[in-house]
Amino acid sequence: MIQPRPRTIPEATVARLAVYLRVLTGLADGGRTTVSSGELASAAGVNPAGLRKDLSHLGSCGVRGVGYDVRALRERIARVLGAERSRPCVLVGIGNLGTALADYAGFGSRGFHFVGLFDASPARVGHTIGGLTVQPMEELETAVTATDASIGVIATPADVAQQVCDRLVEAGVRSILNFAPATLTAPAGVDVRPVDLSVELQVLAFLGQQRAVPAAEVTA
Amino acid sequence: MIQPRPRTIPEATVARLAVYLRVLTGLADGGRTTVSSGELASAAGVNPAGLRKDLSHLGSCGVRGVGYDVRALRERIARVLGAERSRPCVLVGIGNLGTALADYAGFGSRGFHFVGLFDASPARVGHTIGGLTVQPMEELETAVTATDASIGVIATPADVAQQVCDRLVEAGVRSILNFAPATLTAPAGVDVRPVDLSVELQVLAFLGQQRAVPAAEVTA
DNA sequence: AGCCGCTTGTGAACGCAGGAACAAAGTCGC
DNA sequence: GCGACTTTGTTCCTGCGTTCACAAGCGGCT
Repeated sequence: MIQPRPRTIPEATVARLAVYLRVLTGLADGGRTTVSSGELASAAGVNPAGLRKDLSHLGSCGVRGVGYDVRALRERIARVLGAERSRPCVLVGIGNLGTALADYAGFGSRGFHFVGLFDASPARVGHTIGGLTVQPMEELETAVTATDASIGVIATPADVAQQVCDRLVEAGVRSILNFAPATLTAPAGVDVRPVDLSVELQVLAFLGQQRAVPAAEVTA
Repeated sequence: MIQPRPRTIPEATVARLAVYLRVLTGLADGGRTTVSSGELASAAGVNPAGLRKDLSHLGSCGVRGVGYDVRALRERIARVLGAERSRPCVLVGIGNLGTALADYAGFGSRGFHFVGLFDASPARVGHTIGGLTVQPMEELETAVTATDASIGVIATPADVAQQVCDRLVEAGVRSILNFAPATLTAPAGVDVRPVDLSVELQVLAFLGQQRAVPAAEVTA
């Protein structure tokens, strides 16, 4: 039994698949039944050829001369991304950003739901956000085990992010999304994905300044 | 007069430079005066050779046999990134996420400050967040012009993100950071950088599931 | 003063992502 | 029923990013 597909999808493609999924959901809600690669690519902001290549990674199911069936394609992408079944996540650090994340509707509609909110500050513990009650840090390990949460989100200050990371890993979490402005180290087998909002802004500012100053003084 | 440096820095390098800047600031606060590439790379979570190549893009200033001077390197990176002088930004959409962004201390310490907060909901207008008062959308254009804000941050619902984007561009904003789960289109000369929190989670979840299921059923 | 060890900076090779062009296939019109 | 058009899926190619490996340079020790 051979495996016709290489079974390995580039990370850049995965990120775009998530975008396609979002666009397709919007199209389905709008009543569309079929879409061409050109139209979908335009809506997702990518090159049509690249979109077709991305879709070919999941053994594509388009109809030549017609396009893609919106519902079928959406379901297939959701299955590949594992978004058909909602995944339990825990969120540590219920400050401003953590509160926003706990209340963010985008997660629930895209295959994720929080099963535990944790904060070290007694002032935060007991508050209810998005239907969940903030728990003290002491209950982190038992809650992770009880809910079988496989994904952890860190939104704590930078100076405690590594400790929180270690505790999550110890509790069995294998995937961590880190919003703290710190570089986390984790053992092999654990994915840590950093999302630094300041870095995004700095890259944006640099591109803008580079465009504004084609060949002028940077050395001055 | 030739220009010894290509004057063009890859985007991936710029993103890492921002991380190095953060690490260097931490080292400087800790009293360190010099750092080797290996140590800095370890703290930033990258390959030492790659770090040296990144630094070589800005005409590097390390001392062989010793390493890099922490303060000097920090200042040089800050200058290249344009982070020595704080840039004025406007923020549109003061929901949960917008509130968190307006209050996020990380921006202020990294060369950005908000000069205007805007929301379409009268219930939000008038509130004070991080020292600024939320203004109605009508005042967006005049405020952008008055403050000469060059960067706009969109944290609105997806269905109005494009309108907000158009108004920002019309008002003269050339760089936009988009947190709304929507693909924005802008004319040439305007940079739009999407930050989709759900996409980050979905990529993370996919990597985790791919690791958990080496070669099992995905087609089922 | 000379040697040794350490660290930087750069050059080359590898792998990957992105884009364009072409062949296959299916549908619509006549 | 047949031809032509539309759209997908694939293949090739170009460019970029990353990594490895080595030469050059500087400080410290004897």
